Amino acid sequence: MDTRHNILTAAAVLFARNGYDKVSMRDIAGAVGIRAPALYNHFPDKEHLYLESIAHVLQGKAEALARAIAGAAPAWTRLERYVACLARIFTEDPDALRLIQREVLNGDDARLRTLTDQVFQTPFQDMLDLVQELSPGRDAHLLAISVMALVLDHIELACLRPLLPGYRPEHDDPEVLARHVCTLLRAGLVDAAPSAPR
Amino acid sequence: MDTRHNILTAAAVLFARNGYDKVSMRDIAGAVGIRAPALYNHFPDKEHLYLESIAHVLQGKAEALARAIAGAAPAWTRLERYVACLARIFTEDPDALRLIQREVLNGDDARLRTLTDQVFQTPFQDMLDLVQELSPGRDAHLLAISVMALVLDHIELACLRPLLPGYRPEHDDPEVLARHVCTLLRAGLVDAAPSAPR
DNA sequence: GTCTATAAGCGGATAGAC
DNA sequence: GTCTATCCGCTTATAGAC
Repeated sequence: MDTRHNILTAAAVLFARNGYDKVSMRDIAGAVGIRAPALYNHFPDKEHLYLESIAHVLQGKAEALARAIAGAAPAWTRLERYVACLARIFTEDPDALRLIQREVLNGDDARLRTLTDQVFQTPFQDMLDLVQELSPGRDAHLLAISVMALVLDHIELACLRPLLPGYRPEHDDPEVLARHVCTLLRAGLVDAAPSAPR
Repeated sequence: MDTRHNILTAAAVLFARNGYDKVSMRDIAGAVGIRAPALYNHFPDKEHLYLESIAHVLQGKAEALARAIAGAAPAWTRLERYVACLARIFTEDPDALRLIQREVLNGDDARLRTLTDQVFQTPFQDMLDLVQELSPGRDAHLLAISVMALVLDHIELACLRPLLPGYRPEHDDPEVLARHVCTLLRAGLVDAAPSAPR
């Protein structure tokens, strides 16, 4: 019965899958069962509706990550929990990841800064602290980006991977992904050393 | 003097930075110094122009990667060359990467398959063979995706990284990125082992 | 091959009745 | 709050002169 809430969730799905320009106010209204002008009773214009729908979807994702990394467990355990949580969140809600991708591609400086401050800042800082603890001598920024990239890029390529050689359906399982990423982070490409590196 | 070539390169830049819908035929024509209807002397419609501009930009990128990985050098050396080449190509031409990102986000199944067959297939297969040689017991598909992700996601986030803690300008240097990725692939997060994992 | 003029349609947004 | 009716600008694409 909360029309405003219905609009935001319906709009987020449409924007995530089709992009801002390919979704008309008529499309959004149709998905909620009303007419386009009624949308203007809830939002001043299309851009405000779009920005609020992003915030609506990303709400709570950052908190879930913060919980995963918190606590007094050893750093490696917290990293494993973080990676598993990240993989699970965006595998279960790929539209959220698509919205972020579109925003990174299209957002101007101001919007990227807002998104960073409201969503990315805290989880990234947590990851930064974690890798600094695990690997004090290395560049923490590069490492934190790499951890995010390993998890998120894999999910972002969900449409493409089935077309590439070696694909198997279990690659889409977030737990399989998380284990793979943690193994790679633990020991690199060659874990044991059957063919000695160098 | 080759109008068709000028159109394709100008259109690719516009499409990469603004997206398909935000670029009008007038915009493209304006960038080349002609009027919109003149475009239809060279391309049947906007979509054909778009698809040809992508192909025009991605032309040659796959070959460069193939050259980097070829030869009789040790597998690790070839991997290092591949990573360095990948980082260099897309740091120097970020518009090409943006076009790929947009295509992955928006492309339907048919277009993704075409793009895969014409551009991604060979470089990915090369990488697949390489990691299979380096790490026979592991899942080659997951590993190949991870290598790509480590390089490409870092470059894709060029707009966002300066807003995140720990950023330094040298992170945008493709050689710095390549060294970082290779170090990570060689030994994982913790190279020596000051705090024993587990 | 490029131009001007124009067709035909869709987009966001508003006015005003209910 | 939602509706119908409508405005107006911009878009792709075509027609036909040069």
